[in-house]
Amino acid sequence: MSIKALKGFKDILPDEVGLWQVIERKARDIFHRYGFEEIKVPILEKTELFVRTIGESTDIVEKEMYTFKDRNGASLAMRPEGTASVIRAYIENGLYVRGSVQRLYTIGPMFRHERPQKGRLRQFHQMSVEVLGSDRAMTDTEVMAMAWQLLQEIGLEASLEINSLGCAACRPSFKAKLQEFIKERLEHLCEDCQRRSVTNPLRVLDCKSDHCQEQYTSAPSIIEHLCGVCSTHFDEVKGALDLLGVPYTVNPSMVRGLDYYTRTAFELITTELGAQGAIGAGGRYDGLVKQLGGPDVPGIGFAMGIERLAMLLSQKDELESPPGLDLFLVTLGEAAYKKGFHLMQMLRSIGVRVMMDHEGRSMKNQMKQANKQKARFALILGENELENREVALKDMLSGEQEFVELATDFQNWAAAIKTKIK
RNA sequence: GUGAGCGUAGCUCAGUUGGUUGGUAGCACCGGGUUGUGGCCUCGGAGGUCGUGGGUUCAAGUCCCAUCGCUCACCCCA
Repeated sequence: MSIKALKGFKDILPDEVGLWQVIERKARDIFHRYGFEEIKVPILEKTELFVRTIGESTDIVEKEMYTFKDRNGASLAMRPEGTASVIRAYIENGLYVRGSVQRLYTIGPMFRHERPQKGRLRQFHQMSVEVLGSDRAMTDTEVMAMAWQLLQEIGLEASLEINSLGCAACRPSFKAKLQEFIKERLEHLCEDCQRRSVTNPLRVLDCKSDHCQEQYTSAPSIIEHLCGVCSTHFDEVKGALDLLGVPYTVNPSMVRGLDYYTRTAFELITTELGAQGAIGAGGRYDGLVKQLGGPDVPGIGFAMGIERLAMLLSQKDELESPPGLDLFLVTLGEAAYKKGFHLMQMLRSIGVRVMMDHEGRSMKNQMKQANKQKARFALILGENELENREVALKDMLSGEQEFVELATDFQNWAAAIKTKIK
């Protein structure tokens, strides 16, 4: 039995890589327009980093992380998300001295040991975007607007849902009030909600059971329990979204699965991916940097799942196919083959995409290869051409063919051909 | 961790109430039709331990059990 990839680990084959490149190129383009800089951080970190940021009792840390001991006995973890590593790097390298506000993004694989399903893999890829050092409402809005614009520009439809989770001042009292509310009707709730009422009470509000939702119609709303500062902040965020014309809905029952979030939380949701509708999500995390031993700076960020974007984009059939070769070099006979091989190298060194056949196949077969590789032109070099000191240049779209004189200087020859085909 | 569905060629799938040696299958691949010209067409070729193991039967791709794998959903999340 041949060895297969691990469950939930996928090869991204040549045919789909083009789509990924489109997404990543567009993302980088937009992030740079908003003044973000790329940072590359390790995939492996000390387990403790994620325990301290994501939260000890979250599902991610408790049952989904790839955690193991290395040869020295240190507990390591494959990163389940990007924010923790970026903040660690920010603190460790003192990036705050580059300026009080840092705008950073990173793109790469993340790992979570979950049961795979549509839009959910064990190794998946995210673009993770962070602003460190600003607690201004406009920053929140700008970050959301950027995420929104990215989806717009790659042609995807999604809805933006926002909420405020409050801060250290107002969340605990709301949490207590909600827990009291749940306690009163605990026996009417589903098993999941009964469990959540202890582990993560805010979570019950987005239970999918209609029966539970009926119970929650009269539940206290986080938005009505925000402290003055948080409430003002949330109003400013909404006002700025209105100003920019970014459509959104306020969803008071939306919460986040990671413990570090405060105030603004948001999700970009599609209905076209089955159960895994969140293609991007994020929020503010004002205490996190300090908690990790850094300066007391606020932060906000989001992550987008590249597989989910790619899946949505591949459902639309308006994909432009990636460009093929500029030229396919067809040769006949040993002398032409050798000369062609040399010419091919010259062409490549001046930037022409060119291939030839090394398997000694027939001319017909070589032409087929040219076609399959989507070559714009075929350059035919056979015994006749060698004798007449010329090459045949065939336009693969029109089928027209012309002869180009074969110069003795290969470099000039290659340059002449390049001007003919570009 | 829980539940459901599905495993026949590289991919997509036929395969009848169990009945000879598994399909004129489509796409892809290789070769010919063109002694030096692609796409379209046409002819041919190659490609399978029917996921694996057991069982029932005169006979199993087909029925039963187990196991592995995949998929979707719950949970959770990007």
